[in-house]
Amino acid sequence: MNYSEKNNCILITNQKDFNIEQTLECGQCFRFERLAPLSYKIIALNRILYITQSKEGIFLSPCTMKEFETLWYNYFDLGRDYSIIKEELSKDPVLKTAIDFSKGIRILNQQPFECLISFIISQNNRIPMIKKVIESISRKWGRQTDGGYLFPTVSALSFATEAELMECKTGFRYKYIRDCMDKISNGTIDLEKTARLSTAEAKAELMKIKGVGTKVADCVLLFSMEKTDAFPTDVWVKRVMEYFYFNKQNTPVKEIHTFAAQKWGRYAGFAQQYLFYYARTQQIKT
DNA sequence: AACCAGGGGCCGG
DNA sequence: CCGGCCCATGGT
Repeated sequence: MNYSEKNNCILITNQKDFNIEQTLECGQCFRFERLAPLSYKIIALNRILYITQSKEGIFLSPCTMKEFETLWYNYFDLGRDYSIIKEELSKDPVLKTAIDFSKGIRILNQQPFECLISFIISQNNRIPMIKKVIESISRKWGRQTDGGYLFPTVSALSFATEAELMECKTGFRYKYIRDCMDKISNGTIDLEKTARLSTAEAKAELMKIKGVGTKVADCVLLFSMEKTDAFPTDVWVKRVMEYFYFNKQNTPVKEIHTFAAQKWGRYAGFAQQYLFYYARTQQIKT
């Protein structure tokens, strides 16, 4: 991989294992807008970023050399060699097939706070709806910048009332967001400390928040705390796992977790992401 | 352990 | 056009 800067724009060349569409559309993040094929506007890390992928490479703008090196490089997980992970996982024929459909997925390193609120909203909800609610919350409490509203800071969102959250179409989740903000504000939960704990300890910490169960906690661990052994098991992953590994039989999530941990270990999170994308694009049903 | 929590898109009739 | 079902679920 190489990169260079020109006119506040970074061009990345020779980047392997990266497809911007697969990376953004695989359900791990919500604040992006497709402008054209392989061209997106992303709101993350308190910034707006336009990203376009072509034969020449990947263009990021506006983006200085410093912003690329200190922020986006890590955000897009560019320091990780996915070919090693894919090679290891491909020993399993099911995953080999799944990976063939999504060779360019990368797991983003998002901000824990935004990720946590986003996945609380995600429960029993659809992706287009989740995106609308997060946008609405950002408009109400986030800072406006050229090109859009940033995700709110902890202090800004801590002022949100239940009625205001309801206006943002959070539905029955308003009380969960309120509980989350209370626990962060009063120090019951410290997300930076939580991120440094082991996967199991961090998960228990996150699950102290009302509305954060196994699935939501696993998403936060995987997508914002670099816990690559986390294995978020939603209805799609449950379905695809039962279909391929449990003889199409209904199986408790706990059993699926044990199986995934044993089979894929620290790569379980990556396996989950390939399987999720595969299940959704191929409409795997039991 | 079944049921409920808004809200909205989708689907069959 | 409308009811039923489902949704990157968790609490009770």
